[in-house]
Amino acid sequence: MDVVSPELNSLLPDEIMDTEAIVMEDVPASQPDGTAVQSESGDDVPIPMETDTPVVSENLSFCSDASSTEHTQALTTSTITDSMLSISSESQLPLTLSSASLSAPFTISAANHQIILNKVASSQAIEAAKSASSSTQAVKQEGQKFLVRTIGKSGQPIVFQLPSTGSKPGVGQASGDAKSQAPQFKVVTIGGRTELKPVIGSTASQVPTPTPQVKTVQITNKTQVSSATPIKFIIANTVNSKGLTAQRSVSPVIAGRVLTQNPPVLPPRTITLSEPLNTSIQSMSSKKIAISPLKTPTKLTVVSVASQIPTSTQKPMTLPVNVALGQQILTVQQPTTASPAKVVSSQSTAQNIKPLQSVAVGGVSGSQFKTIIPLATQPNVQQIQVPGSRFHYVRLVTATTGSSTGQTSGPSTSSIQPAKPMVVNTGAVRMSVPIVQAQTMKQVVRKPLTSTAQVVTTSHPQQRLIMPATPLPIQPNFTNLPPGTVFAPAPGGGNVGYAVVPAQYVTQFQQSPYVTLASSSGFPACSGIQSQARLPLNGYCDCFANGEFCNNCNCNNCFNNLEHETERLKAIKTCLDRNPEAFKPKIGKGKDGESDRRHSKGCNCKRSGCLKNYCECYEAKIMCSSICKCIGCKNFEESPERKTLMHLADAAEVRVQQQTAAKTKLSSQISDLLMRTAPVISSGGGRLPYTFVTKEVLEATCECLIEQAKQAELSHQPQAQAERLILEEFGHCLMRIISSAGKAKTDCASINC
DNA sequence: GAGTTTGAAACT
DNA sequence: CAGTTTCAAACTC
Repeated sequence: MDVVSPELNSLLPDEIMDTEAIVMEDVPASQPDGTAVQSESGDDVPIPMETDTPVVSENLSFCSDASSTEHTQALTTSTITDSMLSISSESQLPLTLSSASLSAPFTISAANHQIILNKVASSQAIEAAKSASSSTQAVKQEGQKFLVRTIGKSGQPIVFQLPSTGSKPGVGQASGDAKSQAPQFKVVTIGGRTELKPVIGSTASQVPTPTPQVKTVQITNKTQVSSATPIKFIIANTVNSKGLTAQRSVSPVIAGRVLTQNPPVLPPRTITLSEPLNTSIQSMSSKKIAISPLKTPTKLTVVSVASQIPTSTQKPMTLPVNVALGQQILTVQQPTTASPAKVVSSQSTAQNIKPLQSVAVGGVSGSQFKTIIPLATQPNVQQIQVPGSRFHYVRLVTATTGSSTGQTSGPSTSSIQPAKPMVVNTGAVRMSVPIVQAQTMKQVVRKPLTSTAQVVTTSHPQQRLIMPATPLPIQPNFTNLPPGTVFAPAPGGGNVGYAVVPAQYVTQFQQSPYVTLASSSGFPACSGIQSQARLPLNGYCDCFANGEFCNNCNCNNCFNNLEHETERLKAIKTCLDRNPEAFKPKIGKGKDGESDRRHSKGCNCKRSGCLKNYCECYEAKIMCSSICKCIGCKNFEESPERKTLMHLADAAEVRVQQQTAAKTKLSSQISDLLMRTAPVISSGGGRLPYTFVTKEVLEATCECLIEQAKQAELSHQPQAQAERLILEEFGHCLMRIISSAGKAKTDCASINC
């Protein structure tokens, strides 16, 4: 285990350091007993080792397989696979993170594929827990708060055991006191949708309590960073509860996203976890255990563990869940009953969190196409803006009742009407789009709310959802009018539905007789649907891969168009089943707020040295990164080859610009001079071309030749080549003179005639 | 413009 | 997960 100096801290990637994170890399599977970690910690970490905490009230352990139950009482289910973050009452003390500010040291231990973080709860926390002994404090655990994120492999559940709230002060809660309240667990699955099994707490497993609180939080994870890094955990923040009183304002809230809860007993609940911002909290923010995200999967690095400031001025931190989650579309299951899991509402910091709602963006692949958008009170025609997306997204709001309802003035009685697509003037593009095919339209009703937008319903039992190929996380901005859109509530739809329509559909809707596409611009006309004989809907088609319809491209027998929506959606689903990241842009920002772009997967070049456009990184004009698997990469900052290439490219570009400018200038001069000689032509007539070579023309020609000579010299051309270029330029000059003379003579002749 | 090279994605 | 195949774009001549 390496201890990184605070100076080095600043050099580490922001992904790790900016959250004052505790980053734990995976525990190698080859550690059946965890001795490797123990020995490392014991040998290298100059951290005060905690060896006298036989009774641990709050433990946090990482387990890498189900066998961890042998060593960790907290995990009693054998179905929990892969790595787990759990709490153990068993004291395993190879590593302790302790500091002056923490009266309750943390212990990191590893046994049987586990790294266990043990923490003794402070008496304050216990008191807080006692004072807040409500049975509904599922999440409100003043004792300890773990905010976890990961950049690691998917499918790795993390199990949290929160402190027993009913423990006796001053006594280790792990004593198995049957009278203590049930421990509370959160099972966090990061990445993937692994089945979460009930987790039985160690301290409660002996005597079942009436209100066992077991929570599961499933986090769809970002893609794994590297195949060589099976598991990477980053504990973004671990907050000690010392100094806490029974304040209810410190419930943990993970801002923003996530999450599907699958408690084995209770109905699904939404857990909103947020950053504890109570300034009285003594946190471990200055302690950082970082595991390198680079290609050292087994190396555990402890970063800046020592210097902790025992003050209460802890800087609030924001858990960058969105960073860890990347562009994953998450599912939120709204609570169906009053649940203790919703304690977060009392969180003071949670006030800033907008209410969320689960939105089905498409019906193709279930929850993958759900996203979270803020609750909107806007009318039923709304724009969804996706930053960076080329799509124009719109929002469909279904009717509030099962039948088509009319406006506030009453439902429309028309049984058959042509669709009345809403026309939105977007400035450059003015268009209207029906949601359904013309043949299916039966009614045009108005939204039963106050919206002025017309909506279209169909005879379909279900709303026809047109979804983009790109399952981007939609972060709508409802403040602006949509750049082009129309929407229809689905009859019978009880909930708000959304249809997301790529802008490309607009062009294809031109074929519908009901489409009124008052386009003035921007969108190219559809070249027509091509005949089909097969389904070129695969990753080879860039249009399809980009989530676009084919338009004006050279594909044959194309099915990537609106006429083959069924096939297309099927293909999209297939692709997404195969690779959920299939339609995500390859080049994205490395991190929130960062301007640097990075390839989402990294390139895999072998022979190009990543210095040709074969390389996706080079093509995107970005450096290769640690996630690239390229061989012989030369596309890095200090690469001399790359620098040379850049210099050459720059020089070539400058040269082209110079040449273009010079030629333009000289050509203009020559033309201008020739025009000055026109009176001579008209007066004398019949002059030979050479007579047009006046002094001015001669000077301009010489400048042109000199410029050519300079260019040849700059490009280090051999003398013979330089001479050739000069002569060629001279020839060009002569041709211009002759051409101008001929034109002048012709004009003169025409005038004379 | 034809042929070759290359690497991503699909496939096994 | 690794090896193979397919494909289209990049590249070369």
